[in-house]
Amino acid sequence: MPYPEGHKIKVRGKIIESAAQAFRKNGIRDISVPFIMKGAGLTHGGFYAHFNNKEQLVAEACRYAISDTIALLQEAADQEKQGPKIYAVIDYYLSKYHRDKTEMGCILPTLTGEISRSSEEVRQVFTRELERMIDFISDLAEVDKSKGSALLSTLVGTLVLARSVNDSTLSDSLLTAGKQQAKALIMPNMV
Amino acid sequence: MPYPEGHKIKVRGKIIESAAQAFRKNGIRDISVPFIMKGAGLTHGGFYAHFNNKEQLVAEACRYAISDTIALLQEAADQEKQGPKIYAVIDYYLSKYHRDKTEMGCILPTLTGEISRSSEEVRQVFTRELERMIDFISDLAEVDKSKGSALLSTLVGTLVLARSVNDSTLSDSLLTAGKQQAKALIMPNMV
DNA sequence: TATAATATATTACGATCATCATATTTAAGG
DNA sequence: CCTTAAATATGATGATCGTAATATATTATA
Repeated sequence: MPYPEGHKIKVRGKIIESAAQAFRKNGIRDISVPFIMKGAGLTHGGFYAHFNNKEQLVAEACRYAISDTIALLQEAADQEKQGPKIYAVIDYYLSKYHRDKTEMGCILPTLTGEISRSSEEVRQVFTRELERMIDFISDLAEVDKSKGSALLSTLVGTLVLARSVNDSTLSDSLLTAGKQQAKALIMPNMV
Repeated sequence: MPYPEGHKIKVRGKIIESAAQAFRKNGIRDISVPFIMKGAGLTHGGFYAHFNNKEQLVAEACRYAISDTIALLQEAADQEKQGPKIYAVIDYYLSKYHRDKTEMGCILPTLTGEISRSSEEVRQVFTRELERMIDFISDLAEVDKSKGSALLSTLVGTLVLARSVNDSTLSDSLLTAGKQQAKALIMPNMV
């Protein structure tokens, strides 16, 4: 057996990482297989030794990116020592940093449009990951899933709009309004 | 002068309509110029007699679709005779009908991902139209623009998530949670 | 009815894509 | 060191795209 133990699985992971980053920055359809492979330090030919087709990579990249985002939000929550942890998550999610660093951010505002038109496989993976996201948010905010999903909707919608607008003042004010609204949703009496 | 008066402008309108419908259903990148032209009853060659390029059509289609959506929401508001008009708008926006009929619906949940990566021209048009949408919502709900934009964010985010999920039960519950949250945002004491 | 300008159709070009077939490189085991 | 299977690279295929050049069809006017 040539190549060190676990070599291929590691390369596969690099392809997924490359894809997750590229998709979030420029969308699924606008990113080619050759481009993704170049991002992983490879040429395009070997792609089909790792995946059956592009759709399968999309599914894997979705799973990877959402897990990554949940971990990041968890980190933001852990760093909050005094106020409610969910506030720290809201502030991170609707920060200018997150708005501007799309290639490292949550896929929900970036890729949902394309995912809703993707294969069943992709939508299946996405649905399961979204449920995890809702659970995470609901638990952290200590609210039921209904409120938790409404909160997530507000976060996603705000970022979607803040990113597509051409006017930075308007974009900033969308973020501010979204943060205020998201916090009020959790603890109406504290805001 | 051949062809009846106003013929070209009418055809141009048909191309824009065809594009607005196709883009909302399948995204900008996945819809080709030939497909749009066929939808308008024409062949692809004549396209560049009407538009400089595809991007320009995207801008026009955005403008058209948002105006159309505002008119539709206005209609929903007008038909409400007893309750708050904004509630009728919320119920329409987060209805299963609107979720499922993407090709006739609001572009915000469908196209914002691609618009945020489009040309300055497109984003400029989009920004202006979004401001009109925020004004419309804020006026109807009788709240300031900050609350109005937060409401719109919630509506958009909810529809985005409800559309991309594979599980109809989850999708329905996202709509329900979004509606409840949107109404609470406007009149906290009434829900 | 003939003309001429305008609108549309046909055809073509170069680029890029997903995918696949084949060649080449790699390094573990003998 | 040599072999060999596994992993990657090279190159090709057929399809589709945006765009443009050119040909054809249309109809208001003369």
